[in-house]
Amino acid sequence: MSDVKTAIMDAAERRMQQGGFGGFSFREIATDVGIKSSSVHYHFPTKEDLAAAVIRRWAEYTSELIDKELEKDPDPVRVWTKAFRGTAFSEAHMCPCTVLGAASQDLPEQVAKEVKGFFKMCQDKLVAEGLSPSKAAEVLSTITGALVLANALGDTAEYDRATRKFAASKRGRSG
Amino acid sequence: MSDVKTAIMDAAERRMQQGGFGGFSFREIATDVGIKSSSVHYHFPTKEDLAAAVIRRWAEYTSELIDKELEKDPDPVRVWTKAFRGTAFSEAHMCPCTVLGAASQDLPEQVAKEVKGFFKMCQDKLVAEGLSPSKAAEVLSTITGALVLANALGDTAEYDRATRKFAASKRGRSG
DNA sequence: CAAGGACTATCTATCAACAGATAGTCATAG
DNA sequence: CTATGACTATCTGTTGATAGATAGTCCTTG
Repeated sequence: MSDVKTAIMDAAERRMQQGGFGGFSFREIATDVGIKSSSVHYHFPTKEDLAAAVIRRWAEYTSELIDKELEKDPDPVRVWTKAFRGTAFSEAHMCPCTVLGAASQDLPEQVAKEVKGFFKMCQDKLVAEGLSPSKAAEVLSTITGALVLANALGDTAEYDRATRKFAASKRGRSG
Repeated sequence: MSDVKTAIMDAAERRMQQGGFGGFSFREIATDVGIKSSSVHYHFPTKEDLAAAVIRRWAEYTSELIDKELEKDPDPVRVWTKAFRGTAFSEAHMCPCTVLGAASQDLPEQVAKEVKGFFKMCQDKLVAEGLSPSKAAEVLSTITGALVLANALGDTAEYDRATRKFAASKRGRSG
C-alpha cells in the first residue's frame, strides 16, 4: 500500500472517529494529506469505499492486537477492556466502529456491513476465548458504552469507572 | 407548544436517531412535516437550536419515565434496563443522545452540552437511587453499549443478551 | 364597536458554500 | 509505451441560512 493511500486512510480514520461518516469530506481529507480531492477519488472512487476500507483496517488491527495481548495475559475480559481503554485514552478518544455503529441505519451498505463485521468479530473472539455468548455481549456492550459515555462527558476517567470490575477480574489486588 | 413545532421536533428526533446531527436537513424535516424549510427556520433559527431542543426534550421525557417506573418497581437497575430496552425495540431503535454522544467531538457547543447533560442526569439519578458511582457508570455503559451493538448488528435480541444479568437482578425466577 | 399596530406563521425566492463525483491533462518511472 | 498517480477544471446537487411578501390573529385604543 502506497504512503499516500495510507495517509488518506489515516486522515479519514481520524475524522471518522470524531464525526462519523458525515464527519469528513474528500476536500478535508485532501487538505489533511496535502493533495487534491480528485486524487483522493483516485485511490478510493467513492466515499463508501474509503469508509469501508478504514473500518476493515481497524477491525484487522484490533483482531491482531487482541491476539498479541492474549499471549501476555490469558484473561480475555481484561485484555479486551485494556484494548478499548487504549482507544478511550488515545488522542481521538473513539473507536470509529462505535461512532458508525451508533448511526448504522444511515450508512451506505458496504460501510454498515464492515461495521457489523467488526462487532461480530469481537463477539466471536470473546466466545472463542471461553466466554458464554451472553457474557461476551455484556462485556462488549460495557466497554463500547464506556467509550461513548467517556466521550460524551468529556472525561476519560469515566471509562475506568465503568470498567473497574472488568479490569480487576481474577487478578486484582483484592481477589 | 404549537402542533407544528412539536411535529418538527418529532421529525428531527426520528432522523437524529438514525443519522445523528448530520443525518437530517431542514428540507427533509420540512418535507416530513409538510411545510417549507424556511418555516422550520422560523421555529428553530439554526440547526444547533433544533438539535439541542430535541435532546433536551428527550432527557426530560426519560427522567419522567424513570420516576414513573420507579413507583412500580423499586430496583433502579431493572428500571433503567427496561427503559433503554424500550428504545432498542422501538421503531427507530436508537437513543438520539447515544448517537450524538458517540460523535460528540463534532457537535456544535449547545448540542454537545445537552448530550452531556443527558448522561449526567442518568448517572446522577442512578447514584441518587442508591448505586455507587462506579456501579452507575457500569450499568449506564452497558445499556448504552447494548443499544449500539444491537443497532450495528441489526439484531434487537442482542440487547437482551447483553443485559440479561441486569434484567434478572434481585427478582428473577432463579434468585 | 371599529381602526391601528404588533405579532405569528407561513410562503417564495435566493444566496454562497460545500458536497461527491467525473473527464481530461500531464509528468514521471519502469 | 504504458501504467501510475497526481493534477486542473468542472458538473450537478444539497446544504444552512436570509430577505421580503403575505395573510391571519390578537390586543389596544379611541
